[in-house]
Amino acid sequence: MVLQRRLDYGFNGYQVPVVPRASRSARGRESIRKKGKDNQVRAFEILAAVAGKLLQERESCALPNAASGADQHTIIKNTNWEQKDVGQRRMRLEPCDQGRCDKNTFAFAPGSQGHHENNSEMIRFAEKLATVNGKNACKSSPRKAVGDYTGYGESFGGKLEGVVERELEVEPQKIGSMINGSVPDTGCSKDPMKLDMKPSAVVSLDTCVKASLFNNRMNFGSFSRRQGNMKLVSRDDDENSSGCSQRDTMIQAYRPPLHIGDRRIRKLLASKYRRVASKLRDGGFYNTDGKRQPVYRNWKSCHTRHRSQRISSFKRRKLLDRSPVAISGQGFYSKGIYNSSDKGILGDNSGAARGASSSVSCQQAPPQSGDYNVKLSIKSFRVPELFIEIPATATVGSLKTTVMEAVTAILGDGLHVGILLQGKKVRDDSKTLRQTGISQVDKLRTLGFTLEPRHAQIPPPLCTEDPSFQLPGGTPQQLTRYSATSFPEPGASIVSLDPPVLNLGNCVDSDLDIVPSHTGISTDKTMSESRALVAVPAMSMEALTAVPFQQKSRCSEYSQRRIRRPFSVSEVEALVQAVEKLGTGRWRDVKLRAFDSARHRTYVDLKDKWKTLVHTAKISPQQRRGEPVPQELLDRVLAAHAYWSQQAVALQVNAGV
DNA sequence: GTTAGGG
DNA sequence: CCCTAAC
Repeated sequence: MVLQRRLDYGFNGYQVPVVPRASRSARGRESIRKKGKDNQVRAFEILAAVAGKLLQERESCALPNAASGADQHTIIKNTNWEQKDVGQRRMRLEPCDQGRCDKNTFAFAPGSQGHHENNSEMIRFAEKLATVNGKNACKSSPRKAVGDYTGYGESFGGKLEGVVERELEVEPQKIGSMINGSVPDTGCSKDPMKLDMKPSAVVSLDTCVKASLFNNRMNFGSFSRRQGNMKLVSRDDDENSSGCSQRDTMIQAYRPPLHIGDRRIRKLLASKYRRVASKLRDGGFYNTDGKRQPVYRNWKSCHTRHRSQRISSFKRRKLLDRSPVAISGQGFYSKGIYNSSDKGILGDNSGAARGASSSVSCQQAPPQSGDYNVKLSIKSFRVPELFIEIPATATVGSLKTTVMEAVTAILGDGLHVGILLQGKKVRDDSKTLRQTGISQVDKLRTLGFTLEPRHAQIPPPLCTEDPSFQLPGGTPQQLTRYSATSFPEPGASIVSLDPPVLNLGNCVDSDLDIVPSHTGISTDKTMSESRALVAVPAMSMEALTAVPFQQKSRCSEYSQRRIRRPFSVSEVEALVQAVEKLGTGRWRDVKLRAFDSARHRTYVDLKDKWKTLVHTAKISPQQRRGEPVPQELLDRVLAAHAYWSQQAVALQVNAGV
């Protein structure tokens, strides 16, 4: 298996359109990129963000009656960082703001107090969070946060702390590995059962960031970890406007040159925006109701042709804000809920995983107990799928780094937790679980959590695309991509999973690009089995290049250039054939005729390709690059070009006469 | 929404 | 492949 690293175009900037066309060449392209942070630093941020968020939630949901809970023992089993709470000491709980508590989504009574022997560790941890995560991770003073959560050792804060602390202590370089699951499972996963009642947040490995809630009352608990399941998937999801597949939430990450690292990723992410903007402009998005949004009209009417880059960005953001799709891109959707008796996470979770970024299992005390506690376990938070392309000669270490880069790119901006119930986003943090229905068993099954960027909270949209691709020969074939239909209906394996919820998971992958997978990149069993794989004739290796995932929600300044997808010989042939018949200048017809099913090929693409083909045909073979096009085809190109050019001239002459 | 063409 | 102008 030799995977070529895709080298995308060199520039990702915007054109500054203020210069008159005549002097277009003078216009510069301004790269939009943020100063890149070191990957390691970002890894910390990610961890801190997750942990901080949980802490924050935890903090804000502390209840006064928490202290009344049964005495709980907090045991944090961790190879590197272990704390055992023998229950000898009990932290004094800080008075809780009842009002605030009631408002908090997570305001379930933690019940008992837990504590950690090593309080200083906790403080340190909290401080780290505050520092590393900066602004939001831990708004309250570190000490306070620690106090709160230590007070409720039972709730997720405790474990979370432990895990995160440990991870933060790890060498930065290791974080990547940890995230991709390569690090020895020394953490909480080692002894999941003991994690019960210990809050934990773990960014784990394989393509998922998992934070699980394990609890007896409402704890963020053990972190389930799946090993060795990193998905290296290729798929095409260029067009998402059509249909919607209920498949796994995944993000494909373009794999940037290692040395470029973070910066590269940011650039890629940046292009995403452009792409989304483009889509908005070109056709609009569908909202969650499947209705097309008249975005373009607004866009056009509001903005004239003179757009500066700044303005463009602003508009894009604005448009994106309206688009569920765009927003969703930012986040990591979690959804997938299923009533689990908690067995094999992987197996049982298959359903949830398919479109959910988080799977939740729930339990509930007997209804009769009016004051029961809600128990739920978030099995995992899925990070959108990553698509990685890396040379077979690359080292394992570089693979880890690559994955890390992808993950950090996704998680880079901090997260916050969103809650979905029956497909709807629960926005009112002030409501109690009971009021929102979260405490009801049946609804619990439709409860989902999402990890999303702090700034975006719009529900993800659904989207997918037609998996089939019409090859030049006219024979419909399926490119290696995930077929929407290849994924079992969510409902099939997920109990009580409401459609709306499912939609969440789709957002991310809806924007993915098609990528021939005949290289067997995918290691994900489920995925590979479910997807239709078709060998694409003459498909160049380049086509396999990593596909930047369309992260629906990305940091504002970023947008993504479309993936470069070299035309295969068969495509060229189809193009030539169509042009021979239809002539140049009728690209829409050419598209309809020969590439109707190739969603990633727009008529503009075809036009461009023809342009390059003509150029290619005119230059010497030595000067040509990329996959060689048969001379015969090039000859036809020249012939057709000459013919139609002549026709055009003739037409003009006739018209003139 | 298409087409043409520079980048 | 992007972007814009011009239709």
